[in-house]
Amino acid sequence: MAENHYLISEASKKINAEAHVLRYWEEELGIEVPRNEMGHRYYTDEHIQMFKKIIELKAKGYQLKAIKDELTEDKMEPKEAEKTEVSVVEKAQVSPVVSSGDKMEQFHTIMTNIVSQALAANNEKLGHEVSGKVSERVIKEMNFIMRLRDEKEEERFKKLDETLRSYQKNHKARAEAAATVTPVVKLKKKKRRFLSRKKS
DNA sequence: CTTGCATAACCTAACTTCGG
DNA sequence: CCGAAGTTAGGTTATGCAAG
Repeated sequence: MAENHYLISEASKKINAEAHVLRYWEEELGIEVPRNEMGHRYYTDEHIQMFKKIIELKAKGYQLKAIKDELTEDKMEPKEAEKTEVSVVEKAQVSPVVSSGDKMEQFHTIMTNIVSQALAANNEKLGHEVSGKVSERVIKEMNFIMRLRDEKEEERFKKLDETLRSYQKNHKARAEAAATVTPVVKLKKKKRRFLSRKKS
């Protein structure tokens, strides 16, 4: 199965969000988006999944900062997910509204403790939920494996790019004997834009 | 084959809106 | 008033197509 690469327009359609929003999230959430030779962003299926998660969290009322924290934790080693159930629950308690402030942090800690105790007391009741968490972990493991595969894939693309570029260089050498043409073309383009702006 | 033109898609940076 | 979350503006680049 070949890894899919999506341009920003395709990705935005896939997740039903505007392209500028994706760029905004990229900037705000510190998402690393690789670029192609043209400098255009390209997204993988992993990015799509991440964006879907972001949308989901936003729908729950999370602020971008909280979402960022959540994503950062997800990026940790998969083994990290093998902590106790309580820690998994704690993860889910990232405040949807508040992202800073000592008092709120204290409140958050207290609330986390209360919830943890309640969970311990009602462990049996939560059996089905726990299984949900487990499957969540499986997904995280899958994501990690996918990411490793992506990286390999990306490396392959880079090598391919290099090969293409050196090939093009060799062939351009000749073509660029007449290369003085290129700046001329650019000047012509500029002139065209100038004229079209003048018209409007 | 080359040129000219229109259009689509992309980019960054500045700006606006809105809730607390 | 301020920060978060978007939106808009202005410019560049790629691509497709018709005409010379």
